[in-house]
Amino acid sequence: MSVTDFEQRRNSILEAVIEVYVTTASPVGSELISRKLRESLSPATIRNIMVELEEAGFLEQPHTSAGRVPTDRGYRYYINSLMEAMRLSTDESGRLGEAVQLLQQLEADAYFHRVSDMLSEMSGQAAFVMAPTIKRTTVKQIELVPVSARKLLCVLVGQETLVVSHVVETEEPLSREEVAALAHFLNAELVGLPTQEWLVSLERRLLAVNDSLYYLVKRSLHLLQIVLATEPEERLFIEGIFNLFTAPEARREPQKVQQLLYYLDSPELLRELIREDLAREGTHVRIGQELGVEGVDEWSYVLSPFRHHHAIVGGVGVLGPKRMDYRRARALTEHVAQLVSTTMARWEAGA
Amino acid sequence: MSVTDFEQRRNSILEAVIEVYVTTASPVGSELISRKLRESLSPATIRNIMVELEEAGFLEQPHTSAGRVPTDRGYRYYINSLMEAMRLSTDESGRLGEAVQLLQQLEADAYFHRVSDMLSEMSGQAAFVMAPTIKRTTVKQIELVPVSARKLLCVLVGQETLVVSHVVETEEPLSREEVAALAHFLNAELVGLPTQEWLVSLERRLLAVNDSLYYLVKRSLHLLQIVLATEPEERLFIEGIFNLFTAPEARREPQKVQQLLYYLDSPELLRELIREDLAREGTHVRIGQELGVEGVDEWSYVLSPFRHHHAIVGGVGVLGPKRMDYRRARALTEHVAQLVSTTMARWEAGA
DNA sequence: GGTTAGCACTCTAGCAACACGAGTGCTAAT
DNA sequence: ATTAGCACTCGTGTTGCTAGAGTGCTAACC
Repeated sequence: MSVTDFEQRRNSILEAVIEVYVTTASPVGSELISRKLRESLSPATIRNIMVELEEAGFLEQPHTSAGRVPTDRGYRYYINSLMEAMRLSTDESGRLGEAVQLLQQLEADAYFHRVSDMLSEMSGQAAFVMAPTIKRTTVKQIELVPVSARKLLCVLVGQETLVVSHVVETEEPLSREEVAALAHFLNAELVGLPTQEWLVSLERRLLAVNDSLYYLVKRSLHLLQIVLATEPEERLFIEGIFNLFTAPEARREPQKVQQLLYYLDSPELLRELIREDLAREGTHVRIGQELGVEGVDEWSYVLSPFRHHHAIVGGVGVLGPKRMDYRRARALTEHVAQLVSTTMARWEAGA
Repeated sequence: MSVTDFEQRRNSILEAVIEVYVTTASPVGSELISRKLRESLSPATIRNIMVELEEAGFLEQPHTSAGRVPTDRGYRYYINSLMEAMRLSTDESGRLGEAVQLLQQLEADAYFHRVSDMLSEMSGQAAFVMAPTIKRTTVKQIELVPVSARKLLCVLVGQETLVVSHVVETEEPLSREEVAALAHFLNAELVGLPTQEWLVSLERRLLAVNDSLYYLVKRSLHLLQIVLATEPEERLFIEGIFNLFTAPEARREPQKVQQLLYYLDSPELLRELIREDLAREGTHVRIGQELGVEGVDEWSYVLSPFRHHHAIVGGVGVLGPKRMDYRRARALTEHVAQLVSTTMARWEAGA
């Protein structure tokens, strides 16, 4: 028997262990695997291979007389090398498509919220959507509305039905004409430029400007600094937290859920991880400790990016117990991400 | 011994039982109460009175040889009749005041969110804020911005830094002049009128209008119907859910937490209760089954309304186990509600 | 008559002892 | 290389027991 045959056998047994464990949530014994592989190998042989897998760090035993459970490393190997893509049933993908079709009439925030809801429901896990804000897209129009002597409502109309408005107190009172001039300047100068570059561009401008424009640039800077400061880079919609309780491990160890919820209570850390993942192409999976928080090691997420103009602008994810159906989760997030990408394009075309 | 003396003694024992139970979370025996009342009555006497309290439905025994636990009815009587007002320490109320002072520079949504956060932290429970939207206040200004041939950005500038914007597709393309005329009409007609009455008022107008205005009114109706339809009556910010896990009863019976979270996952029911409570003056307490959901009977909330122009426009609340420190919770919600009321006034003055 | 000491009673929490069963690792036979 | 057989390990669930907390009742007390 060649080396690759060995490899292959080890792999298929690891795969079988994971797949059984995912559905049963209790340690998997050699006999179960033997039966699952249609008796092609006896339990004793399976046990020998399991020892190898344990030595390689892919499996572990909760205690001597228990079956085996995948380690984080086992899941990782399974996901990277063994797991095949799964197609959603035409029924499911049809329903998803129709649902998203309906949702895209909503405003951006409500849309992302509901998409998150939907993903949570379809996966039976918690779900999240990392949605772009005005800071990640370009602005189509800037409007200034005086609301009192020294207060301006600054409205940024973005792509994709995104609208951001903010009341800003100006440094000095501005006349109607001054406001109009300022609005004109902002539109001429900044529309089309990525929001990220606005401040840098204006600051550069400030150095090389003649007197007549100086105040315009100065005021623009002041205004936009305030507007952009309060606007986050992206919005995170987490839904279906309740589903985290339904897993058997949650019932066995409620503190684990508690720790996760504590973690989610201030979602900055999670945000940071997602941001990091979205910097690179493709679907990402974080397993157990890879979530990077002491004590939160029983959970995983699967995250797929969605795009606008081929650039990644956000992502959708499923968050559940480490012991989750990664195949299905990946199929779902990728499909939903695809649908969201389509929505982004349609929003732009429609607006 | 007079009847009222009896009454008084029963009351003070019920009060003692509740206060001890709130801190210890385990059934309270007669000896403990006797000691708490400084030995003025022996355990045996306390027991006799406890039997009366049990017959009256204020206390119950988990089992024969356990101490007593307050019933919902017991809590209700305690809250309505026995509980004295509590003042926050000057230290605490000072910190609260300063914190709110800082927060009121934020936009309305962020402000309410953070107030909810703060209340959760101070109470050690979950907290919520029911915040008014544009539908509950009056609008100071209406602005229309064309974003494409048939799309209008409709911006409603409300009191209290509330701004709502919505992109609406018009029934037919409108010229710049038509948009300007529409905006002028809307401002003249609706500013100052409670948002609630807008549609009714316009519909009445539509019947009795001459030809030149007909289309203006028609368009206004169409526009505002869409804008107001998507805007909820109020927003509910729930924070500090994590705290619901820290109570000992949560550890003993995790399903109880689960059921509550399931309930909160779709907060429509909770919203409805709060709405109902806010229709009447004063601080409201909902105890156990009074939350109105089968299976969710171990939790309570304390809710205090805040006002603008003397009208109740929202409320702040603390949500925790039935066995919570109602005195402190009430002191907190009332104080915070007061601070929020002040913020509302200041927002109006400042804008 | 209200109050209280004394006491028998009840029930739970916690612990030890035990049997059971699942699953293992090893050995020897194939 | 594979596998049947078997002794071994260890967690789970059951039973039986004890200690302790708190009760209700009765009879004595003020």
